[in-house]
Amino acid sequence: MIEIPSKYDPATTEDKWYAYWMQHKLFKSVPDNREPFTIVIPPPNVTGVLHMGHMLNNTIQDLLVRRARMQGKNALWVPGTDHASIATEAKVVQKLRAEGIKKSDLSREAFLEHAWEWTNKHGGIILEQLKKLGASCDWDRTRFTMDEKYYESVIDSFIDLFQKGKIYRGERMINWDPAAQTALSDEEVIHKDVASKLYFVKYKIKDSDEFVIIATTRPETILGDTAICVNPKDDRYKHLHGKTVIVPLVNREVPVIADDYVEMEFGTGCLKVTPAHDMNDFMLGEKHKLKVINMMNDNGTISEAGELYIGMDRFDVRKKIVEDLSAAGHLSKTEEHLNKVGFSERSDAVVEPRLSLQWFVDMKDLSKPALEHVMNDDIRFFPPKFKNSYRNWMENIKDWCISRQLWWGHRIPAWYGPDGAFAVAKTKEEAIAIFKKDNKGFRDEQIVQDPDVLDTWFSSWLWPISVFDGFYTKEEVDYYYPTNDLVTAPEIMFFWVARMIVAGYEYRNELPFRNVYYTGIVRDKQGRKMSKSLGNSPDPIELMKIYGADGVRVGMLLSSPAGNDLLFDESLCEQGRNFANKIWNAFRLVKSWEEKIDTSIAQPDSSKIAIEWMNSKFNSVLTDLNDDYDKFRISEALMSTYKLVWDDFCAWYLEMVKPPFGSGIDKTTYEETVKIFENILKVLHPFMPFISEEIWHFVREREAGTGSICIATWPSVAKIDQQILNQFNDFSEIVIGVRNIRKENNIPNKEKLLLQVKRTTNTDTLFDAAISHLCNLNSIEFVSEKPANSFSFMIKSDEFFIPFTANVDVAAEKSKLEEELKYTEGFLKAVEGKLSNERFVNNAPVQVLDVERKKLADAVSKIKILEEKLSSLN
RNA sequence: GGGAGCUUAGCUCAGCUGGUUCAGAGCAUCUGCCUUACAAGCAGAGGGUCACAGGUUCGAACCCUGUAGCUCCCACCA
Repeated sequence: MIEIPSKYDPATTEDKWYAYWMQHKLFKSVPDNREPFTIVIPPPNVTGVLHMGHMLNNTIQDLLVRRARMQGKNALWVPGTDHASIATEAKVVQKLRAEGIKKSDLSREAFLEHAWEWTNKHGGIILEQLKKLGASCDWDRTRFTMDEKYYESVIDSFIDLFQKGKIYRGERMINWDPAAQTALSDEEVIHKDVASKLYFVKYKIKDSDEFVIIATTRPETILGDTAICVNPKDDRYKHLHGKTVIVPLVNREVPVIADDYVEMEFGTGCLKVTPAHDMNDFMLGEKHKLKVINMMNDNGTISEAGELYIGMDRFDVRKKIVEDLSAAGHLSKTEEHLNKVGFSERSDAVVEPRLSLQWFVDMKDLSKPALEHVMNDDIRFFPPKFKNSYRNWMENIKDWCISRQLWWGHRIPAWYGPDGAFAVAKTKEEAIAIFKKDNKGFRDEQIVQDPDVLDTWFSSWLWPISVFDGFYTKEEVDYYYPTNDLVTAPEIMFFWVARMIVAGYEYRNELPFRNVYYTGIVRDKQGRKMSKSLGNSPDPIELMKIYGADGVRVGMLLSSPAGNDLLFDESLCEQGRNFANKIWNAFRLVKSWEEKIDTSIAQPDSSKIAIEWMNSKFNSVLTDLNDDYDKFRISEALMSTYKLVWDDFCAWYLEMVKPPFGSGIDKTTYEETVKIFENILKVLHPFMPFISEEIWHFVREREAGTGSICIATWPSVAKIDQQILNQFNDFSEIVIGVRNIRKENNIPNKEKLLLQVKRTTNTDTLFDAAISHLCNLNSIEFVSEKPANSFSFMIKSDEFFIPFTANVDVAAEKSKLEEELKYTEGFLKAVEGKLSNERFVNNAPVQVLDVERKKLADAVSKIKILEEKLSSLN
């Protein structure tokens, strides 16, 4: 026999099998006549590295696609990466800064060269890491959102939507990130509670000695005030309507307007209006035709229009202006105040609401089918509770600001003439042609392309279509689209999921995926989000080195129901590793029998029944397993599999068929055991691809490539013999009963025992052989009367006895029986009470009544037996 | 401010149609074992006012109402 170590070593197997899978192109998919099963990866940032969230997310995708592959579907998992416009650009800017290069010193072309260099250097690292966890992607199809074809599809969709009137250019209030110096969409703004101050500022009323006091959290915006506003119903200020006030420090004269937008209860009930720097003030400004003073530069410093503090940073000005207001006697008081401040998701800079000329997608009509098909479950969400927030968002959807003042990304295909006119077209030539039609004969050098790029999500919303070149070729996209499952985080439901659904209906008139599985957030043991700055995020690659990829996969999936956060603890991986080792040792045992096959040995009855039972058990678990998969109950599917292997197969089955020390094994039992083991390996494979493949090749010779477990057939549910399953339950209780007697009385396992049985039920006698085998019995004797002086226990109404051995504590035995008697009497009383309740008897269904009556009868007979036993002990 | 969800063993969570299998699982803990696959193991054991208070029902962890605590999402009170 070849020497097999007692500890499973993942390091020696994982790379070997991954290379094997790649070599035999087992993850490759081309359209054929099979049913397709498609998953597109949520593309990680091109320069990202694998973190625990990826580990969880991609393990689930791999699990789903591996099972589908085994089910004979044409399974395809498309990998790829996202250019992540703002995030990547920020990294490149940072890297250049470290080298002493400022972005503003570079030409667009030179900067993009650096960006591509960075992308090529770091891009794809994460894809290599995914291979370590066993991801069964079709790597030949790896896509990048800035691939040539993909780029083109993004541009074409922009042009298409523009031509349909769904994209427009307009001056709107947008969220401005002064650090990255770009516009942001509403979704890219994170609102956080910030302890700040509420400043009460005195504004002098013109031609009067009176002052009006206004509360503000942002005193620096005084520089942009063009009105003050009160509620028309507010008696305190009625006399001010139509008056003029003087803005402190800048001494600008501005009107007092009245609008019921103003809350009378907040602050002083008087609001200063800065239309250029606040969403609501902008709204008020439009309504009341106010002047707009844009007092801030792109980088958050004060502009010329601000008149004072020009060039100073907005936060420095806030401090300074408070001092100056105070010195000038304009500050009445200061209060502590908790308010919500918007931060940029990427740069964490405080976002400035700002009036700006940007490109928008009109979402009103586009969102309609996307809402409808989620609400009616054409697209199913797991867990379904997310439908609520989805609906909430969709019903209140706002137009989507898609232009970004960045260089890294898909450049907006709009061209401007010298007079400000623009044309949307793929190329400059086409733009010139469009201008010409409008009787604008611009020359080539007069026309410039829009310098801005598109929001990253404006490209990734096409992902399920564009990875198949769906904008240009029909064949592939028609076959693979719609995809089946999308596995992603709820955090990007609005950024990405919702918009993919929108794009799906807009461009394919069909859903992009049938099921969306939302994973939770991976947190540490204390429930904190894992982050680089906290240093509480383990490196998945390191974990896999310690526990094996299979171990970490199992660890991640053990406790992660859909939509629930995962409180990660390394002990979960340890459990995964231990499980792998358990499987490994089961394999070692079975393997050791290969050389012990003895054709002269007849198959023992205990093995016969073990095989019958194990097959039924397997099929019963398989039924549950399939159901769990269908409902995306991943951790439950894993737990069923775990118990199938550990409890049913290892603890019971293998013990039942294990030949006595030194004996051989009959051929049938060996062969059946291998078959069962193979089935178990198959259901293990999606969870633990490496160890299952390793053992798969050890238990039987396989053809190279086609013999891989990756493409072995997922077992179909066969016969489940419910009677055997029930009988097994009794059987296992008998075995446990005997073990308990041994243990409690210190009877060594080696000592053979006599088991006497007083039986009223019919049990397959094959199980008796198994009892003998497992309990190390001399024999089983059937008795009609209870023998004296014996240990005993009961299973249902059957009684089991083992004659007293030398040193027996009769008193202890007696008190045990008394305790059981007491319990049973109490139980009887409860059941009697139930059955004597007329209303229960009249209302409860027959089945429930029958059960209660049976309980009653069983309890009565059990009490009788216990009483008899007690008296016999005297 | 609006919406959603959660509260079951020390921890993480199941409990799907109110009733058989309803109080469960895994881990952890405790006890005993280096038994001829596995100490990364084996054999056992303990552990609960199902957040709280009412209600509906013959019957509630489950349905209803209220209370408390926690979480998430959305939203422009300066």
